[in-house]
Amino acid sequence: MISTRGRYALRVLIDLAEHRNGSYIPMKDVADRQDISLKYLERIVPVLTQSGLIEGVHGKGGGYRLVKAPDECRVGDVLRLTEGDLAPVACLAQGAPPCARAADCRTLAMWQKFYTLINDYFDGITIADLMKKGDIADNYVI
Amino acid sequence: MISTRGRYALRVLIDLAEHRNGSYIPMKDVADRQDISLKYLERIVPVLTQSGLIEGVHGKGGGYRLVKAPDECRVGDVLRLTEGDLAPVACLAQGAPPCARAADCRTLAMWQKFYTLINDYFDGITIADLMKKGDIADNYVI
DNA sequence: TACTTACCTACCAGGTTGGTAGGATAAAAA
DNA sequence: TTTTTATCCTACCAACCTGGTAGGTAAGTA
Repeated sequence: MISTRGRYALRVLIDLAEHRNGSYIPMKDVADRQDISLKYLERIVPVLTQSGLIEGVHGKGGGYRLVKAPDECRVGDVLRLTEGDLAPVACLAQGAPPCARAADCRTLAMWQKFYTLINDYFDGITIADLMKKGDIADNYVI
Repeated sequence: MISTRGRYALRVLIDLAEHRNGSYIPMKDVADRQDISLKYLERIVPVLTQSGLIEGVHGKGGGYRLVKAPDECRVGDVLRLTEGDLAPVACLAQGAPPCARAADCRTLAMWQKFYTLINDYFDGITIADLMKKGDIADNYVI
């Protein structure tokens, strides 16, 4: 299940994309608009900065700004950054110890296909897709 | 992420399917073959019994037996029973309070599509598909 | 200097996960 | 009838995860 970390990160990026005008947007503004605790966002956002998705500047007039265009920012990247890994089972997560039963496992191929399905689905959606209003259900097709 | 509850339940069902001969199979045998704690399995299995997927009889000669044929037993049903819900986000889970932001939510449609994708994928696979040996990767296609 | 904003770390309550322990109950065999 | 076998049931537990809060520091602008 996707936790608030990933969901809030997406909302921040969508908010930054919808309000971008070249200058920097304070996270306080985003927190107010999205009705999310600023303090909590401050703990989620750094990973987006460190990965180069957004950039932040200190002081008055500072805030955050998207680095890439919204249509170059994939949902899959955001979720992998904030949720750590989208692996559906522990044995597929990166860094997991090799499973002794893998050679005989009846379910491994099912999980692997599902893993691919998850990544392909979210990599096929960008922040630009999520920005669009109206019937957004038709904006992206799997 | 799918927890051990769902994964062990699938392994139990596959084991019962692969060893079925009309009589009842003690869970101890399954636990030994699958190398899973019997006590832990005893806490996972009742939900499969109560839902009518398998039946158990007490006493000597007792054990568990599949009720339906393996090709009528869908992985999706097993996972929904053991994992509770396959909803990727809290707001889609059954029993979740209605979200005040739903009308304006930019991501709702994305989660709904993903939810459908998950259910369709696992409902398209049966225990019979998982039993097959060899290159099982080709047994089911999404 | 004063102010603003990003950035960093520690802490915490509540829930989930992955079990273990100890039995009660039912049915068949001795 | 006693014993054995097996399901079934409940309570407990340590470790971890989630969703925050609190309190500061660093950096940049007026």
